[in-house]
Amino acid sequence: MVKRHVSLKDLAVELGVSVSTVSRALKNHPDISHQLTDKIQKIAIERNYTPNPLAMGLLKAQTKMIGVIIPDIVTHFFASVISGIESVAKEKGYFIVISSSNESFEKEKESVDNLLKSRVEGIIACISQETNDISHFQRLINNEFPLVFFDRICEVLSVPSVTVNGFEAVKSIIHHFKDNGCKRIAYISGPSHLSISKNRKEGYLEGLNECGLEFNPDLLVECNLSAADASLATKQLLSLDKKPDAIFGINDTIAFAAMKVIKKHGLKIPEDIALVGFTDEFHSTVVEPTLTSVTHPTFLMGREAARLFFNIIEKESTYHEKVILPTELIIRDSSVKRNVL
Amino acid sequence: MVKRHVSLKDLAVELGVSVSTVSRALKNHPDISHQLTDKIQKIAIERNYTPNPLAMGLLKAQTKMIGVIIPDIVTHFFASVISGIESVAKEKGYFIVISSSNESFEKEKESVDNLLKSRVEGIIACISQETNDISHFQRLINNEFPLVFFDRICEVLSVPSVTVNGFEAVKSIIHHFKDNGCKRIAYISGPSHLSISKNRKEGYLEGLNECGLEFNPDLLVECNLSAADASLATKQLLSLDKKPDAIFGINDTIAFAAMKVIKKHGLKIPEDIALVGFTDEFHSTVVEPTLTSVTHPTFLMGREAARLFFNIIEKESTYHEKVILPTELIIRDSSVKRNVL
DNA sequence: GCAAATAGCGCAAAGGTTTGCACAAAGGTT
DNA sequence: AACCTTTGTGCAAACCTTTGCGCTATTTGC
Repeated sequence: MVKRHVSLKDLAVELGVSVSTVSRALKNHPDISHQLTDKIQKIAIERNYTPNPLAMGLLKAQTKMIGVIIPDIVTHFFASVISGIESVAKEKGYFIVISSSNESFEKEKESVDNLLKSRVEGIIACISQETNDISHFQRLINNEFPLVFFDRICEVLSVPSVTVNGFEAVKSIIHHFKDNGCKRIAYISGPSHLSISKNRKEGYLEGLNECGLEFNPDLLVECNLSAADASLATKQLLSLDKKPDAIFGINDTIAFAAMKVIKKHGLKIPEDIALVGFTDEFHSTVVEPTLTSVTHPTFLMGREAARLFFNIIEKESTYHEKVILPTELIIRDSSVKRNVL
Repeated sequence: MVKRHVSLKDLAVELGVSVSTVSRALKNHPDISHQLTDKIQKIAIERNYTPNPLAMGLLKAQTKMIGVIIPDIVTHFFASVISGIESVAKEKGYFIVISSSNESFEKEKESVDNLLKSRVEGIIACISQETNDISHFQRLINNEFPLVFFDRICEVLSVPSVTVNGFEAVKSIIHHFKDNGCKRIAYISGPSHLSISKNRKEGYLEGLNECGLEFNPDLLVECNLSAADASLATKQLLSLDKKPDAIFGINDTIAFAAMKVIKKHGLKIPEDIALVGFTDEFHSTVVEPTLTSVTHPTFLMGREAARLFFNIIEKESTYHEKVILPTELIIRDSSVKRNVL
């Protein structure tokens, strides 16, 4: 089987010195003579010694692990955020343990339990769309366990978080629609209890208001963030007597699904219905027409979340920083009605 | 700061018994009286005791961690494989540590080092496209360190692996092209040293052969698996005096990139050029025309890789199982020339 | 009623590392 | 020559858990 890793003891025995001497020599402790230090360091490299993180963890009561809870890993958005988190974790000598909730409340609770059992030093999470009860996170907060939210957050909890300026972004989308002559602007939202849904809805309402458009409840539909459900929502919109002339999907997955349905109905994008998404997935540029969307600094979002995390565990700060990242509306073909311009 | 986790000692002190008694009681050891066992178990639950994995790891010399090296996490394919690996790891009480090589040879070597330092019990890897020198993996094998490859493998190394039947898949693509009247079938390949490139190239050649088509070196171009490079490769193909009437991209990312270029050149898909990809990304159905592609059982691939891994560490088997997963050609609009049918 | 068996619990070591303290030998001071 | 610093090293505890063995009462068998 696998060769055992060499330990300080192995080196100590080989050199006929004590374990503590080896330990000190490897950290250049002044107590150890230069000759002995050199000798020990040389042989340590030769034998390929690396400290055992388990022993260190036990001693220092730290595992150098960060738990990351996400709704779904198989997604450009979350994969990219993870990538961002990992990049700063790596810089700090930490590694991340990923646990997907699969958008399930139960699995999210399990994830928290499992990560706690694994003794991660903290958790960075994006709550599942099912999550309405937040007692499992409240528990962590009560124990002052390091916790950071990103994207979908719990507003009621006083926790560092990083989100995106959805309010402003959606407002600018509405203005963009209006500039293109749209008057009946629909919004396919996510579950209403989700922070991003609320936030973007407010932007939607305010945008309509600023554009002098009246809010029509028929044009605001909810879906559960799945493509299937988004298709249903789109069909519902298209079955209205007065069809919308613009649709904003809360994310690109929703917008892609809507696009398919619209095409299937024989309607033209953007001529009949202008379409805008959110999050700017890689494939926005490959669909036809190319999808207007809001760039979401996903990688940066991950890095910021990790930064907040290390703020907590390093500075032991109790200040709950809320980072709001900017977005940018990338205008492509799906929303530009040429006749208007 | 964070409340310390409660240990056996804490419970022992609280109850005035020894640590060993608590340890045994929690595992229902017959040596401990029923009353005491009950009392201990009750208070353990009350205090929310969970065993410290670090201490266990130290004792048992196992970390319950699997290292996973992938070229890029921000990809449907790899995210999905990871998801598969994680699902069986979770069943076994293991968790995975992900390290991306970013398709870089240097980073891949670093990843191996870091994972080794973290004392993962083994590594599941997909080699980077830059990787030609495999001494860092050879080292692991020499030490009988558990190692499993997936998708892109090292044929020269005797290691369990899980791949996809690229040879057969590509052959069927060529036949499909031929059935649609294509005669000049181009192949945009990946770096030639990669196992998947070689494998699929053989399928390409054999397919041409079976279809009575002659191999034309001009129609076989290589790219580095990036969209940008794929665009270049496509342009090269389109600049030929005798343009191809069909293009097969080694994966969907390549095919998407090719699609954009073809459209930009004012050529019609599939009428002028039929197009087929590989891996069946989620967005295959949303591009226009929808992309014919080969389904790649990514999740299963992850599960199989993990299964092979546990085979090694559990049964200590030295048999190097090579799993080859089946694929299926999903025919969509991008390759079906209506006039022929 | 005495020896032997048994039930029920604690001790200690092991796993790898760090670190305060003790200790030895060497050198320096008066 | 006796004492005090250094200088260099080792001991042992701590982190947490498991487990073989030893110990003490109690119970059993005769």
